[in-house]
Amino acid sequence: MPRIIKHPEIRREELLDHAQALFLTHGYDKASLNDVIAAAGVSKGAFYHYFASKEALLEALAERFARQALAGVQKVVDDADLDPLGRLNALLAQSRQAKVETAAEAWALFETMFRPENLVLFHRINLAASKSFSPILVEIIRQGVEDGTFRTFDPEGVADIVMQFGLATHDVIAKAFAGGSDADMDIAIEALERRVRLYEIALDRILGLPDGSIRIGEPGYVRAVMTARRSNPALGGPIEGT
Amino acid sequence: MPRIIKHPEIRREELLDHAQALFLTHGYDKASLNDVIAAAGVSKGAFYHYFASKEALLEALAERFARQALAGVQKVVDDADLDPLGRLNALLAQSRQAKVETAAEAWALFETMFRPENLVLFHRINLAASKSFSPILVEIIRQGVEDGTFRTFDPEGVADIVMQFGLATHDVIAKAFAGGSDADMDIAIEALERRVRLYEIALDRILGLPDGSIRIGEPGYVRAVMTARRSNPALGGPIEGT
DNA sequence: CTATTATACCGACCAACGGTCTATGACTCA
DNA sequence: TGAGTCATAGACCGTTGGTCGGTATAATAG
Repeated sequence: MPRIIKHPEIRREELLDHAQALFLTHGYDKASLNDVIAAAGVSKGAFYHYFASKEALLEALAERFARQALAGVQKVVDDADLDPLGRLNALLAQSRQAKVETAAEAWALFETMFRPENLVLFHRINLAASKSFSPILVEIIRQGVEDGTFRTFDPEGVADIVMQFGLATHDVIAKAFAGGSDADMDIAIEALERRVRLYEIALDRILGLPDGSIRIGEPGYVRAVMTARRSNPALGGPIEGT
Repeated sequence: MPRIIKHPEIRREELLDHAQALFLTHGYDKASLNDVIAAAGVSKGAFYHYFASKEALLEALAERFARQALAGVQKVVDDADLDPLGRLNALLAQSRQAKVETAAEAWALFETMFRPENLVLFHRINLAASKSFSPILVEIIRQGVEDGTFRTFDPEGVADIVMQFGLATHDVIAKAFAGGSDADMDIAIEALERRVRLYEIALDRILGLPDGSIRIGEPGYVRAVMTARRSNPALGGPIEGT
């Protein structure tokens, strides 16, 4: 095989890209290292020059995901005009759609991300994301408590619950896929929509806010994302690139 | 090797027992099938006579865990004298200590269960447990709503949140281990204790109850469990038997 | 009391896996 | 130009989860 030398950063990103596609489509366990290096067109030696192990590759991938997610909400965090409630709402709404622009793209991400074989990958991303998001949330809640918008004796605890809720949709979504049939899907969508309302109210309460203050997402958003699958059945394949 | 024939049910339980010990001590991934069959004193052929794959073994183990946990709360569920709130509280308190009698035992379980390499096992158990517990919780909440004790528009959603909270201590506990030092441990214990109070209040609110109605666990329980480690350092080994 | 079938078990074997190692082509800089 | 470092290649290794043909024991039938 001819020896192709690329700029280390590019090579590393390429490895991450192909690993991402393969991990998402086949799952971390089932996608072998040989698959990854074959897809990336690289030798074993080259791979182990960049990553210490398959595990390390997963870790790096999770970190990249988290970095991207964080970048996606940075302008909300930096917006000095927002009060704590506004910032929290913006963050919740933003994180719901993350880096996803259209409902169709959202579907593709959901489809791949929430399949059971992606448990490990998903968990790593969550871990990495929590590490970046938690301090931000805590800071927002602290400010809110200081200026009297929020009321709570455990800002970190509330921040944890906020994150938990932000990610808890996972289970409901996963169940929607597990069901399979359109009828099951419909039921899951309704349940998810109701769940979001419930989360909003729960957050209102534990933050000492009047009902209706927290807005995680506008009604109908879930359905829009979910039904995008039918309008574009080609989605759900590997997610290439950054 | 001499051929030893046992009653199928016994052999199967033995395999599950040794798998449980090994999975908990080394993690599902790191404990190899050869380890399991060596510990159980059985050949490859024998193993595959009982389980279709390593994955199936994990599944069966998770189911057994869930079955045992369910049996542990059965008398609370069947207690006709309890009103919905009392039953819910009893269930929350019970599930917190599960099959564990002493704080020392609780530590051993926590120590093994919540180590990061047991993510997969833990998740499977959760899945299986949720499947058995959810209907029970929903039924209790439904009854509470009917007789006016609780107020909510989404009993299933509330049930989900209750389960979530019941298991959410996982993350905080995991962080306690991740830290390692005694100081970190102390901080984690304080955080966990505060978190429990927060959960109680949150559940009060989303169930439309006055504050102080929900009692997940008495104050100090977390510390009692956590500090049991120092008083009995021998703990943390494999958990043998049923 | 055999003959036959079904069940529980054994262990050699296999492809594929993650990971290691040595070799070497390709740049860098003096 | 030559020494040294970096990026790559690919043969190789022990172990893994899993398969397979065979065998001893138990259950059943004639």
